[in-house]
Amino acid sequence: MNRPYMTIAAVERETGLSKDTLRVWERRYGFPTPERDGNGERIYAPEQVDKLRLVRRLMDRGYRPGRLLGIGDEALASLAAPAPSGEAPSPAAKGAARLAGASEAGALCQQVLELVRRHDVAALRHALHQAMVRQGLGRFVTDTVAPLNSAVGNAWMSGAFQVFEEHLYTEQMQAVLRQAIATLPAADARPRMLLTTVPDEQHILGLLMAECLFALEGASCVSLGTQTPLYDIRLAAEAQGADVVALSFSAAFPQRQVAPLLTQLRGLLPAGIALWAGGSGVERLGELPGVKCYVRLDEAVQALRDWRAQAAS
Amino acid sequence: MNRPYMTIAAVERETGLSKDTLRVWERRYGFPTPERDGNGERIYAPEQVDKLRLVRRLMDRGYRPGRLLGIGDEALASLAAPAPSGEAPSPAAKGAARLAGASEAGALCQQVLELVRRHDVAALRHALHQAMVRQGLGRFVTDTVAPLNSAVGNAWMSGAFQVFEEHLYTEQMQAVLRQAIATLPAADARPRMLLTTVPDEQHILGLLMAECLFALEGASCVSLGTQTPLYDIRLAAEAQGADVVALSFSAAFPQRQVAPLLTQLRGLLPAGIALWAGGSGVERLGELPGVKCYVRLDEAVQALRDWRAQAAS
DNA sequence: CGTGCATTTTTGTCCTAGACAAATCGACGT
DNA sequence: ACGTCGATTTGTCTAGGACAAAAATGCACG
Repeated sequence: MNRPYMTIAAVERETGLSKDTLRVWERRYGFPTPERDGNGERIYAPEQVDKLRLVRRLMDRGYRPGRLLGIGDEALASLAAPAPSGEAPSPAAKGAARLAGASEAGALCQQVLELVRRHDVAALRHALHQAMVRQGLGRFVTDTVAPLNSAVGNAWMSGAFQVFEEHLYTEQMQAVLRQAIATLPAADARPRMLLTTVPDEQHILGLLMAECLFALEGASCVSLGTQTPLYDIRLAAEAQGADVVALSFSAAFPQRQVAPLLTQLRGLLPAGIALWAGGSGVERLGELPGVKCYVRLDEAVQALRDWRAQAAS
Repeated sequence: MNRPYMTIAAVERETGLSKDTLRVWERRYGFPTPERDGNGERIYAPEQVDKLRLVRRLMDRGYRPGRLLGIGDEALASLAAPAPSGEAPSPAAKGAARLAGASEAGALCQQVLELVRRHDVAALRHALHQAMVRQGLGRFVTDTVAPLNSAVGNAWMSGAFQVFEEHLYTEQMQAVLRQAIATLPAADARPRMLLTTVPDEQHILGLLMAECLFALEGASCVSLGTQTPLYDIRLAAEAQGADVVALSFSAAFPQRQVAPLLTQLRGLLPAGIALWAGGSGVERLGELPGVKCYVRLDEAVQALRDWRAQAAS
């Protein structure tokens, strides 16, 4: 297996660390230590890219780069492996091990994780679909999909899952949820909801879960999929006559960007259109004027009912 | 409607032009001309961001930035509006106006475009689903979806569609195609195909179309969705025991990145796994060792049959 | 009047090295 | 245990220079 050296653009693609960050780490922490090609441009050894991937994962778990790069490689590896259900080292990872699945949903979780691990997509799809039919869409979304997402995200952070295994899971779950949405009758009732994510947020499951629950409540849902530019969110909201714009932020989305993005979009949207944000990405977010945040989906469903009660008056 | 000034990061998000490009344009062409905030950082007026969006569209149409920024604003506007079915100014836009719809498919195209324009998602979904059922999945994909994608992409480039209208179309088409895929029996026959796109390529319709046709041929398809890191593509291909890795590149994907990406992935994959690339993004691509390129879907389907004939020997 | 090849222009990306604000940490006092 | 305040950490921004790949142009030749 030939593993070639990579340019800085390729490392950015593979690790998600920006070029600026890669260069400043090299200057500050002495890692990574890329060699140079004939043009004086950085080329990274595959082993160093592996370590960068690991560091990235641990950072999502709450560690900070200065510490991770200060300790030795062996200490780094020991951080990745242990305590799959242990305590998180920092408040950043709170709620990560929320799962702890009780009763039926917990057993299903274990089964699903095992199927992902075995890369058995057919059985995975079947298990998910069966669970959806047995529990009903509403309970499936809140009691099964939500903890499963946490569990898969957690498995990825701890290195138990590769990125492609998360993709595998996401794709099958997406198929099941979309199939369910397709069978729901198209409502034309208020509120009219516009669902999407901001650029750089490509996780779609949160959006689909919200669409399921809102549609079950009889709201009129239009989804734009992921990564809509803010300006186009405004255009779409006006074109659709939307009452509410709902955004989803995953745990992996860069925390520091959330507040400025929501503020900016709030400035773009007409005052009459509500702005809701949900997902683990808004967990540690303070109050923002004109923006409602819901970490859990049942809170958002309650907000929908409140909206209706208020609209009726 | 309050339209605030934007930071360079926000402009990158909205226009897709990199920070480096924005800065070097300012230096070379004298546009844009951002003001500065209290920290000496660039802040862009909303009107300039509008112009940048327009320039970006025209560039995808084949124009080059030096010319576009050298001429006046009014000349720029006149380039965007006219010749909706006219000649393209450069070879880059060749094949864009391929549509020219004949017979039934052509009329359907017009109807669908009109529904998108009116933002009538329910009717759009219904029209697409009905066409799929009437024509059958295979003919629907090759004769209707393919020209529709071109037409929508074209409408976007000429400024007739906003980004959100393309998202609207994509989301409804995706729902129809996924619904069709879900009803196909899960095959376990060779070849085992792994479908995905590279990072930065978020267009999924090409992937879904390929999955439809390959699955109709009885191949065993596993999709990872969009934007899988190259290293994970390799891991997934090995884990799945894939015979073929199939990638989709849209017309909007930066041309210059395609060849290096394919070469790098070819280096990562074991020699026994074939690498196929498809979509309008590989139209102007030369030969690459160990990589097969198919601009049209029927070529890829033929390649699938050839693979089987060869495997049987 | 095209057509192939060489040269010039255009254009995006990479480089260095410094600076700063926001977030986080850690210590202190209550 | 809890809030406040300074110190540290960290990502992103800035400047202007450089270069290679792609595109456009010029030019000779059939």
